[in-house]
Amino acid sequence: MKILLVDDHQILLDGLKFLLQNQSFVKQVHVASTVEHALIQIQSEVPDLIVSDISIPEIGGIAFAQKVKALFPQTKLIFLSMHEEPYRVKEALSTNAEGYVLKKAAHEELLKAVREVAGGGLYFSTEIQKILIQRMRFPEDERILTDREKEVLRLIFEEYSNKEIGEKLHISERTVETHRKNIYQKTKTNTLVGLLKFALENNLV
Amino acid sequence: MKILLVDDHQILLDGLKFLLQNQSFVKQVHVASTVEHALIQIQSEVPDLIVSDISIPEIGGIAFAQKVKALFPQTKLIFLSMHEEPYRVKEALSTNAEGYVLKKAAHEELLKAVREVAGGGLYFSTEIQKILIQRMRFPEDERILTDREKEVLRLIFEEYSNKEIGEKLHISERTVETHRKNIYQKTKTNTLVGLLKFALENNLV
DNA sequence: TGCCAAATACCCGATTCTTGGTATTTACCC
DNA sequence: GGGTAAATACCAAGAATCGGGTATTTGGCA
Repeated sequence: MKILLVDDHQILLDGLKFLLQNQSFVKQVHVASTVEHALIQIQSEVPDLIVSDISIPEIGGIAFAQKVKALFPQTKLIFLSMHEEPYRVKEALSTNAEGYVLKKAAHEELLKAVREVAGGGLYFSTEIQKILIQRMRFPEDERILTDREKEVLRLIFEEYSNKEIGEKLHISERTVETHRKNIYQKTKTNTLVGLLKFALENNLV
Repeated sequence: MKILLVDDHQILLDGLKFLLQNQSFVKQVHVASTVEHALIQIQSEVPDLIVSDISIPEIGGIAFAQKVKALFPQTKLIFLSMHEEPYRVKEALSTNAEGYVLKKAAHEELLKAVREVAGGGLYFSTEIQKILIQRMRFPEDERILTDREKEVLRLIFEEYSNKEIGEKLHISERTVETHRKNIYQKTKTNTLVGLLKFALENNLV
């Protein structure tokens, strides 16, 4: 089996490569610390399995995964991430990844995931499974902001006033106020700080 | 040489242990994924060198380092971190650490750092050295917030209004406004959002 | 003791945000 | 073609913040 590891932390990469190479069922392990490098690697030799970080600089692990899955649907994908916020998991799973392992897990868990996924199965850490179950039970959390509202939120985050946002989007300040109002309601926040925290936690900015 | 690795990402820990154990000059490698565990390890057998992450949950790598350095001044310390923000570097160096290596570096760099520090030297990644030089040239960036101002800042981020903050701190709303004004000036921000970003980047909240 | 930074406090006009409405126009789905 | 969500827009009053000030008290250090 040919595996490609993608993570911007070279040190982690080196250590993992070492670990995986010592496994009998692993034939080759390649590594890449940038998305560009990873894509070149993939072009020259398609891996059976990719183990990728989510928070890669620039393009990000999600976009990378989408690209790979689009080009090589047969390639398996496991996310290896330090993040366990629901919104990240949601994003990750939208790429049809076969697995999601937390970095805080022991390396044995990653090996287990690799074996499982290589065998055609799926593997998700306990914490991730809990999130999945939670979402199954409370799907109503899903109604998030509209695109326009997200746009307004982003501009708020870029430190523009309502008036400036209106000018930028070619809408009146009144409309901006309405969007802002709706955003507060949807996010159940009522202060700017609360809103900012929500936005950060939910990766909306 | 006895080395203790501290990081909340078990997978990184496993990989690094593997790497270090293959070095001839390394006798023992212990690992700990929590500060509590690390402290227990240290008590039972004092390591010659500790390689620690900075962003460890709960207590944090800085506080851990301070504790260790206070108890065992002869133990060397290298920070292994994904962070290269000046304020983090500043905090880290306040613990008298002997080294600071970025996680994005190759593992060879860590090995180099370990050898250098074990031999009584210091080792800092190029990026870190750049920050040191920058600070040498522009030391005036140092005047940060006073304790009181930090207190006010924290309450702002707990979503209290100026009036509420005044009540909490038993000072008038006017005084809160003054603090707030001074905070804006010192941080060179003039919107709440900018302030929030500053606070997050500088770990003030 | 004398100096200085920090913390305290107040003034106040201008600006911005908040929050309760209502209403029209688009765009898309069934 | 009718229904619905999204985006647009406006009103208006009250709350809060912003950004100029000035001034006193406190605590620590030289």
